[in-house]
Amino acid sequence: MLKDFECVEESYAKEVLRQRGLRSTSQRLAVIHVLHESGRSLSVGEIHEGVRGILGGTGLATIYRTLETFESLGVVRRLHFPDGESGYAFSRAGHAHHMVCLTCRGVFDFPGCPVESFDLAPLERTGFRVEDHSVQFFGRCGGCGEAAR
Amino acid sequence: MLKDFECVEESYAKEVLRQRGLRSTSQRLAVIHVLHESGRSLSVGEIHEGVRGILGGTGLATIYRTLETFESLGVVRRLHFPDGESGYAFSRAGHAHHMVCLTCRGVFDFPGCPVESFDLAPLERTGFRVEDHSVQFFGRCGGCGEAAR
DNA sequence: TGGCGAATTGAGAGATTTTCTCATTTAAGG
DNA sequence: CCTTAAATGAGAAAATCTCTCAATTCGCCA
Repeated sequence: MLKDFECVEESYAKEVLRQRGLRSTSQRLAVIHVLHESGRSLSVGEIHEGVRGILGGTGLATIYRTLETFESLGVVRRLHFPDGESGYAFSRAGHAHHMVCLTCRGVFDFPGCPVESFDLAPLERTGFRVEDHSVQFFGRCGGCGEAAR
Repeated sequence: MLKDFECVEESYAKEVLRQRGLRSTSQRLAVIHVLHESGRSLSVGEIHEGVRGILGGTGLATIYRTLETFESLGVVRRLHFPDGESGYAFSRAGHAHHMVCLTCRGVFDFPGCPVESFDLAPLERTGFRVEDHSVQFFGRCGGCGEAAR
């Protein structure tokens, strides 16, 4: 059914699911499809709507369950905006940070990691042991920056 | 009434409120007091409880309104944890990043900013204009790191 | 110090978001 | 194909957040 829509992101998600012994259901693939196709981060409601557009009556609970699953697999990432809203975006597993457009909610990976070259020693001297970090840039993407003028 | 509890954080909050023409109500000061006293980030429910402990019947809506106000003033910051939970922490206005203990939810400022020495040029060459950023370190603070052993 | 006007609050209803349950469906290996 | 456990749908339930409006309180000014 989803054949026509199949994209590399879906194959990738399929593969990750398979490796973990989880099933590739049409609902799960549709979530990936919707997220990737939009090219931006989407709210739970938008994802639900998008998936219903492809599959018909998909339950909201399934969307929540799917997002939780994919987030734990590193395939999807939850982003929090300065205005308090939040959204989900497709994201290749592994270490990656994002630029987020405050106008269109577009999400873009960026190269490198500012923390890599940052000296954690003084920080850990306080007794704190760093296990993870998150970095996000907020701003306007090319298109939205233009439009603002 | 709050005289006994008054701390420099409260004076600071008072001052910020005054500058903006907002009132220093006992509820607002109590929120600051509770946040600062805990030394960690608190959920809305915890803050509500804490404030009720000081003032008695404070409405939940007031807590939400107060947090919103203080966040916009930069006096309080909302943090999102990897597990999806979120909490609010006292934070001096201005540019500051945090270390967050995943065990006790303690929040600590850290010196410096990893982004300062990061070259944004390649990133902005994509057309994206960076306006703001957020950096957080997650891990275990001294006390919780010990306890884990 | 007392009073006035506007900002703020309390209480609870209401809206929204998220979770849960369980019968039914479906993916995937044999 | 068949079987079986994983996953879903639907809606109830729980949790979270917002709104409204009368009552209260802060901060200014006489």
